Amino acid sequence: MEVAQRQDDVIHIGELEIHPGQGLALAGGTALTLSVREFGLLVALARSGGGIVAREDLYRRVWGGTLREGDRSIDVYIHKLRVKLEHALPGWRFIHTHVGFGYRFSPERSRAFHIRGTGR
Amino acid sequence: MEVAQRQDDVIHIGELEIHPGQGLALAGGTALTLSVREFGLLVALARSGGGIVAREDLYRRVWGGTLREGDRSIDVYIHKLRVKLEHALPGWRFIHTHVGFGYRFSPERSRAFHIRGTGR
DNA sequence: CCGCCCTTTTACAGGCGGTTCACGCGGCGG
DNA sequence: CCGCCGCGTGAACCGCCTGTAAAAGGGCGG
Repeated sequence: MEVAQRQDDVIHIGELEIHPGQGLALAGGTALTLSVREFGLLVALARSGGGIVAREDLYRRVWGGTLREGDRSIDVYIHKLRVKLEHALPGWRFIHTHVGFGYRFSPERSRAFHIRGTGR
Repeated sequence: MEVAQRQDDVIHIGELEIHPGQGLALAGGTALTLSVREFGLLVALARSGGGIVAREDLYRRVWGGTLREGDRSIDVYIHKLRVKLEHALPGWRFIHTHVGFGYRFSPERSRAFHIRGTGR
C-alpha cells in the first residue's frame, strides 16, 4: 500500500470528518475551532485505528521528542479536546483513558444518558 | 509503515480479541477496560493454549519474581478478570480452576444461567 | 504598549489500581 | 467430627495516575 501523501485524505470516525493536511475537522458538518496542538492530538488519536496509544507515542507524534518526566501537557490537551468534542457532539465520548496504557479513540455513547424504566 | 496500528500478533479466543502489544482486549467487538495486572493475566492465560497454568508460573509471567508464601494477589485478579469477562460476555466462562494445579483458559458455556438468590 | 490566544507549568483533588486483610466454604486427611 | 488447606470474594488502605482549573510565559497583531 502506498502512503497517502495527498492532503485530501479524509478520516471519518463517527460524526467526525478530519482533513489532516488542511487542519480541518468537522463535527456533524460544522467546523471545530482547534489549536495546532489540539488538532495534532486529534489526528494522532484518530489515526490509531481504535487501538490504544501510549502517552509516550502521542507525545512523540504530536510534540516530537521524548516525553519528559512530569510533563502534563498531554493531560491538559486531552482535556481541552474532550471539552470541545463534547460540546460539538453531546452524548458522545471519543477519548477513552486506559490507565497505565494510554488513550483510545473511538466514538461511544455517554453513559450519562442511562435508560430508566427498564432498570434491573 | 505509515499505518499507525501495528497488528503484530493478535490472539483470538472465542469472542475475545487480544492485542498483547497494545494493552487492548476486545470482547465481542467492544473494548474491555482492564488494568495492567488484569491485562497481563489475561494475556498469560490466553497464551497457554488451553493448558493448565500453575499459579507460580502465572505470577512469574505477570508479576515477575517468585510467588511469595501467602500472596493472594493472583486470586484477587483472577476474580476481577472473571467478573469483567462475565460482564462482557454473559453466559461464557473462560477461567477454570483446577484446585492444586492452577488455572485453565478456555471458552465454555455457563450452565443454564438462572436467577439465584444466593445472597452472599 | 496593550491585549489576545496558544502553550506550558503549577497546584490541588479525586479516582483508580495494587496489595493486603478478613471471612466463608468445600474438600480432605487425621 | 475436627482442623487444615486452597480458593472465592468483598473490602480497607494507600500511593500513583489522571482530571481539571488556573497562573505564568510568549508571540503576534492592533
